[in-house]
Amino acid sequence: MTLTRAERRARTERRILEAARGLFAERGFERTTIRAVAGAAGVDPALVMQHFGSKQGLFERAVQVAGDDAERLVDDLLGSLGVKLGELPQSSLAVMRSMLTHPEAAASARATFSGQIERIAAAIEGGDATPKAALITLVLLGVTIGHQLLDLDELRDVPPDEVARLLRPALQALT
Amino acid sequence: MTLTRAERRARTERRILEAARGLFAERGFERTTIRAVAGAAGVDPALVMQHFGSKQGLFERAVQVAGDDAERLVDDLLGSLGVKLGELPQSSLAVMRSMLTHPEAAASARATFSGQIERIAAAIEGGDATPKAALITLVLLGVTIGHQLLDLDELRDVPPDEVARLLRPALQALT
DNA sequence: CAACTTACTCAACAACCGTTGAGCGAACAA
DNA sequence: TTGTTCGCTCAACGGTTGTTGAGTAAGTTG
Repeated sequence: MTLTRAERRARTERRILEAARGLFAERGFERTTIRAVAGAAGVDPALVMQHFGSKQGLFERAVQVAGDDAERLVDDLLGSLGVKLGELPQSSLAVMRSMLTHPEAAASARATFSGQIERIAAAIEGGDATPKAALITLVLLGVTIGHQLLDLDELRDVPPDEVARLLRPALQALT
Repeated sequence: MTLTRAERRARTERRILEAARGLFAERGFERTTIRAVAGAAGVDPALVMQHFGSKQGLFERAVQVAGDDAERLVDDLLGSLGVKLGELPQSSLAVMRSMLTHPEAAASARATFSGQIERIAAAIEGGDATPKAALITLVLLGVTIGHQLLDLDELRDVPPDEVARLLRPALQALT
C-alpha cells in the first residue's frame, strides 16, 4: 500500500505551510500569491483554498507557531543577557516582514511584543519598568530587522555572538 | 485672471505628491493604489500616470526628500545624544513602511542607513566602529518602528524626551 | 466486490490592478 | 480673434489576483 489518506493529507498540508512560511518570510503577505505558494508546494492553487479557506487563513496557520520562539528569545535575554541573534524561525520572520503593511500581521506583532514587554518589565526593578522593557524589545527588533530582513552589509559578516557582545552593555543600561 | 497654467500644474502635482506620501506612509507601497492617491488628491488616476510615468515613479518622487531629515536625525544623535524621536516626515515614514516588502524601498533604506552608519562610525573612537555604528542606527530604527509605525501601547503616552532620556545611556554604551 | 468518501485538479469567474489612447475645454501665442 | 498647446477626464484594455464549483481518480468502508 502506498500511503493512508490522512497521512497524505497531513503531509501535503505540511508541505503547503512550509512553502507559505518561506514565501511570506521572504516577500511579505501582499507580494506572496496563493499561486506561488501552490507552485512551490507542487500543488493546485485551489487545494490551498480548500485547506485553509483563504489567503488570510493560510497566513495565520503558517505563522501560528511564532509565539514560543519569541519567548525563548526573551528568556535568553533575561537569563544571561546573551542575546540570541541567529536565524529566527521563518514563521517569526513572516510576521515581521509583513507587520508594517498587513494590518493583521501588525496586530499579531503587537500582541507578541506586548507579551514580551510585560515579561521583561516584571524583571526590571525600579521605576520606568514598562517603557524600559519596551525599549529593550525594540532594540532587539531593530537589530533583527537590520540583520535578518534588510541584510545590511555592515552587519552581514559580524558573527552573532560578536553582536551580542557589543549589545550587552547597551541592554544593561536599559535595566 | 484665475491662475496661470504652470501654477496650476505645479499645484496639482504637489497635491498628488502630498496624498501619495500620506498613503504610502500609512499603508506601504503595495496597499497604496494609484486610484486611491488620485482620489485623495481629487484627480483622475490617468493624470497621476501622466505626471509620474508609473507607480514606481510616483513613489520615488514622493520619497525623494527623505535624505536630509535622516541626516538631521543623526546630527542630533551625534551632537548631544539627545535623540529626536518626534514625528518623522511622511516621506521617511513611507520608505520605512515599505522597506520590508518593496525591493526598491529596501534599497533606498539600505542606502540611507549605510550613509548614517558611515557618518556615525567616523565619530566613534576605538575599535569596532562600524558594527557599533550599525547597532546605534538599528536601535533608533527599532524604536522608531515601534513608536511611529506599530504605534505600541507601551510607548504611545511616553513623551519623546522621556524616551530620549531612557535611551541615552544605552546609546552611550555603544560608543 | 460495490458504494461511498475525499484529496486533488481543471477551468473559469469577478474584481481589481497599473496603464494607455482618444478627446474636451481652457490657457496660451500670433 | 484664430490656431495651437496642454492640463485634465473618460473609457477601456490586458493582466493578475483571490476564490469557486464541477469533475476525476484513488483510498475507505460494508
